[in-house]
Amino acid sequence: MLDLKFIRENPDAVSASLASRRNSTVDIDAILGADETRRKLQHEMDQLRAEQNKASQEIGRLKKAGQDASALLSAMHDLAARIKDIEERSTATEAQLNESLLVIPNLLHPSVPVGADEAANRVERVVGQPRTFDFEPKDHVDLGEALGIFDFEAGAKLARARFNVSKGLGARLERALINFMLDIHTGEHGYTEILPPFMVNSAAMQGTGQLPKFSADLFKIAGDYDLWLIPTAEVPLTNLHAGEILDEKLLPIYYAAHSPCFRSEAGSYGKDTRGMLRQHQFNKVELVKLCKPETSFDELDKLAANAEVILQRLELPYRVMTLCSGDTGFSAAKTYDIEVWLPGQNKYREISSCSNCTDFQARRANLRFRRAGAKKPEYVHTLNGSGLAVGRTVIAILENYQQPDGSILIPEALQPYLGAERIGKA
RNA sequence: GGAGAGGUGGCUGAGUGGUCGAAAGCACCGGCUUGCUAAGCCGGCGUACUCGCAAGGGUACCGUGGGUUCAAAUCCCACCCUCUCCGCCA
Repeated sequence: MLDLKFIRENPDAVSASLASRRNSTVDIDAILGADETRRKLQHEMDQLRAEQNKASQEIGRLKKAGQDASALLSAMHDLAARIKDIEERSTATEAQLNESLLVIPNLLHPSVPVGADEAANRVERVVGQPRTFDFEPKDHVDLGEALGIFDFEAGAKLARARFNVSKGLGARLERALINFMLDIHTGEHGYTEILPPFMVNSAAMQGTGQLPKFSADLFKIAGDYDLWLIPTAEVPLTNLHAGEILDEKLLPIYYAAHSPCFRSEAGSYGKDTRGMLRQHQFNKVELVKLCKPETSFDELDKLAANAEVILQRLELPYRVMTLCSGDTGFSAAKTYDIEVWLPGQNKYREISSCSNCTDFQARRANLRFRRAGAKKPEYVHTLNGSGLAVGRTVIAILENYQQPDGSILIPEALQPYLGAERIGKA
């Protein structure tokens, strides 16, 4: 959520930033109009209430003294009706204003390239060399099915399309990667491991920005519950301190969690239908930071670097992109996508997305801190990034480490976790 | 699932219709005092919106949302949450 005061004072800058995003149709003037109406009503109501409070005290005094208060009482009866009327209008205007504010995306950072779609994303760095094959490399589906470690048909039978069953070393590979990633982030990068709920309520979803605008992307729990399956552990992690005023000394806070992620993938019918690149359920290790505003962009660089370490240890080639204005997500001011090389597709594909959401989520989640000696609390800045998407890491390992006989060599750093040097016949 | 208790400021906890944004204690901050540490005394100490150059003022908030009333932390209704006991269960 944007700061209404900031919109009021910088309407042009806000409009310009929003216009450079994809599909942004925000009527700033309507919002400012509603804001003015609300403030006028609010002010009027405050004054009438002041009058009412004064009179009510007088009534109390008269009654206590055994005197007649009926004249004042009937006057107050009318005043109460007027207040109620204004209150209803004020509440309605405020609700409408809030509704509008909740669907406005974050302001973009000046370093974000302006552009309509991913073609305008900026390459920050390319790390590692894609391997050259002296045979035709297969994709992870052919490799995995031949090895007997994936069963997409079973996934479809048990649930529906976009679900997979991993078996044997395939299942163990996911578990190994989760432990590998968490060990590095907690042991070397200073993150505190969290095991969060995999379902959250609407307030949490609103805090990080999934609701109210993107409910179609989520799975809602049926029945008399206000619960949704998390699309990422970012939601529980970022909301962990919602509503609190944190002591400055606690910042920055680094959290890491593994969770399954559930996404309806509405609107991506026909896209990435093959294999497990785009599933309704996938594992991810997520990194979240809460920090002071002045450090958040440094923290973003460090966050991306933390995610990159995983790819480096696994010796997988990748590149880092800064998403352009049209490609940057709703809550983010700036996003780096880390893309791993996939020989099966002959392309770089996203394996991590690291964003600085500045105070956007903090305002929604009412997530603040107080500086030593300061009177007013301030909103923290929140960041999140995948460290990494586990399913896609499995794909990358299979495709990059495949051998002519269809077996998969396991990156050295991961071997102790998997308890094997190779998947498939040696 | 059955029975009961309860949700008040950072914490403990008083307050059952009017002068309560809320006693008291603890914690915290400032000052004074005391030859150290400790203790004592005085003062301060929630959040948001709003008016004002400021000093300062106004309004709202006692789990959430409604209702009754001139007036609600206090009465009524619904919901959420926590705790205890019984049952069931990984």
